[in-house]
Formats: sequence, structure tokens, C-alpha cells
Amino acid sequence: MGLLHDEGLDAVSMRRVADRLGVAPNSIYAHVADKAALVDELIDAMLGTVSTPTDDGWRERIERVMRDSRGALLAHPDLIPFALVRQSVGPNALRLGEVTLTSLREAGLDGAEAVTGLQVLLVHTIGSAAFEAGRTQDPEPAARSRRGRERAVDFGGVTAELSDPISRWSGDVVFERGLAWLLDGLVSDTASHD
Amino acid sequence: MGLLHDEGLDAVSMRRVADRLGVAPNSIYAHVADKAALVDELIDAMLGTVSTPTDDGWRERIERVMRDSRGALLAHPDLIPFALVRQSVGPNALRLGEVTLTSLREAGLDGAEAVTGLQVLLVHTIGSAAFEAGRTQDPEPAARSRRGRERAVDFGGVTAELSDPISRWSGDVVFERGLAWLLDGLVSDTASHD
DNA sequence: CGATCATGTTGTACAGTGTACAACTTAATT
DNA sequence: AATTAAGTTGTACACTGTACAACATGATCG
Repeated sequence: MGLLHDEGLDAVSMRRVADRLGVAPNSIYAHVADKAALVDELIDAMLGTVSTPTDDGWRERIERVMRDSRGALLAHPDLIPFALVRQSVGPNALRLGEVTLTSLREAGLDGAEAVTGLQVLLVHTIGSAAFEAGRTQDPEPAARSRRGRERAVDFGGVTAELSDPISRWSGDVVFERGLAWLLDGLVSDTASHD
Repeated sequence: MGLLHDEGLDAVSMRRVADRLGVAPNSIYAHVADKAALVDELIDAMLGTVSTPTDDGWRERIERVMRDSRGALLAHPDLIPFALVRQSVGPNALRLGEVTLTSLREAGLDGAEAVTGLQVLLVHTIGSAAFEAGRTQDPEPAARSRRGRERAVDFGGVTAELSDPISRWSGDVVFERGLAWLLDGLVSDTASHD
């Protein structure tokens, strides 16, 4: 985690980690199966900073879990893509998933629907964080295309309208609006079912 | 794209691509700035298979764009994580974004809100595809943990309830339900604004 | 026409990556 | 005291992305 925080995920190689610990690179394989497994543990360690909410209302609890998880994700942007694809379900992810699931049941969703709701919320939270992290960081990997190949230009004037506000927009809006829409949709769906 | 389809993204190295083309590895750098830029072009090429919808209603058009994009994404699962983080906005992504944006305006959203709506829809579509792809593929990278470290067990019985249905569930449900909730939330929000 | 120049290709090379294998040391258990 | 388990190490393999200088080719222009 220290290495990740100091120099980013690219610096987290087996050799660098081993250096940091003062051991040989292979020693790590006695504690971790794989590099992927190491990243999985990093992800769950990151979620360890998110506390279990104790609010009264189910909606407030869900909003807090998702908002805080988003904060933890954005604190370590390099990890976000892996959080979506490799859902390792470590103890911390499990803890937060549990709270959300019971909150959704409190909201009136039955077993299968609550699970679907949790998954949709996860997709939105992690997905919007990934989207924002992509916009935020590394703007200059190799100075765009080779010889100004002018792709993504003049597609009818909508281009400026589309790609411009995207580039300088607030990720909070996307997250908060999407979260509100989803929670609204969840309850209205339940109400119509009854 | 052929190499990606045949052997997955890991096989798409500069050397392998060069072999496939019968040239030296460095030659590729005359056409592509970076390996990341190459992946960006792969992503846009993948979106090239998604056709622009011509349905009457705005909702049908949006649903078709998102559903078809999801299909294209799931056809090349290795690319999905990068589609969220590196939004390169190639010509095809631009084309589809344009249709969605005008459809959202047709639904009654004004400039800034339409852009937010598009972004939320993108996050959900790509995010749920990433979520599903993570569950679907590579179940055995190195046979779990080293010595059965029994993590993610007995968290109060909810574990089975939570991790079990997640492991064998249909990704369609998550995508369709989330999409419906979002579109419902979008229009109801607009209605209340008027 | 000949010279300049942009475009593309190549060989060589560097610094790094994940991880397999066998040997060894230490601590715990029988 | 003997056996087993857990952890560490050195060496090694087969790769990776890409920088640099040199070379070939076709097009452009005086």
C-alpha cells in the first residue's frame, strides 16, 4: 500500500515490493498466490478505510456506503479498473455488501431483487469512479497521436459540444445524479409490485 | 483485432502484432504512438460493429445503442476495463454518443443534463459489462490462494446468500434492470422540472 | 532532371516484468 | 531426536515496451 501510494500501481512489481520488505522477490509467492491475488488484497485493504454506516434510514446508509466507497476508490485511482473486473469479495467488500443488502431488504426488495439492486449500485459506484479516474489522471502518455492524425474532429459540430463538457466536468454530478435515479427507480419499482 | 480474437489481449504485444504483419516490432510505432493508443484503436474498432439505431422513439434508440454496445463489449471482454478508464472518443464512440445525446434531448433534457445522462448511461453499460466479464472469464489464474487461507468465509451466514447468487447469476438482469431504472429516473426528473 | 524531404522500415539494445525450479534455513510437531 | 511445515534465496527463462541510429523508398519542388 505504501508503494502504491508513493509511486502508483506501475511501481508495484514483485521486485519493488520485495525490495521494500528487504527480501528476495520469490519470497512473496509464499504469502500470495499471484500478482493478481496481491492486487486483490490491495483492493480489499483500500476498502478497509470505509466504515460501516450507522444511520437510521436505509437510504442514508446506502448513500453513505456508496459515497465513502467512491472516496476510497478515488484515493487510489490505479486500482479502480481491477475493482470492477476482479471482484475478489474480500472481508471488507463483504462487510459493505452485507450492510447494503440488508438496507435494500429494509427498502422492501425481496431476495433476488435485493441482490440485483446491490450489483447495479456497485456497477454505478465503481464504474463512475473509473470513468472519473480516467478523465483525471495521465493526460500525456505519449503526446497523443504520432503526427496529428486529427481523429475525433469535425463530426458535425456536435463534437465540441460532446467532448468539451466531458473533459472539464465534475464527476460528483454523474455519481450523485445516477445514484439518485437508481434509488428512486428501486423504490418506485417496489411500490408498483405491491 | 484478429490476434485479440484468437488469443486474447495478453497475446496482443507489439512483437506479436509485428509478427502477424510480417514486419519488425518497431515499425508499428510509425503508425501508433503507444501501446495504449493501439488499444484505444482496438476499442473503437470494436464499437464499429454497433450500428446507428433508426427506431422511432428516443427510448428505443437509447436502449438499442446501449444493448448493442454491451454485446460488442462482451464479444471482446479483455477490452472492457480499458473502455471505461481510457475514454479515447474515437469516431465510432463519437457516432454513438451523438445519437444518444440527441435522443436524450428529445426526451426533454437540456444541454448539461443530457451530457450527464449520457455519462451515467455509459457508466452503467460499460460498467455492467465489465462486472459480467469479470465473473465470466478466467476463474483459475493460480488456483486461488496458496494454502487455503479461508478468507471470505463465515461472515454470519450472509456470505452464502451474498456470494453464491452473485457467482451464478445472469448479467442480463443487472443490465436491463439498471437501464430501466435509469431511464425512468431520467424522465421523471425532467417531468418534475417542468 | 536532380536534390530535398517526409514516411516508413530495420537491427540492436536497455531496463524491466512475472514466476518456475531446486536448494537451503529455520521453527513447530510428533 | 526425528520429521514435517513454512519461509527464504539464487539462478534462470521467456517475455515485455520502446528508445536510438541507420537505411530504404516514394513524393515534391526548384
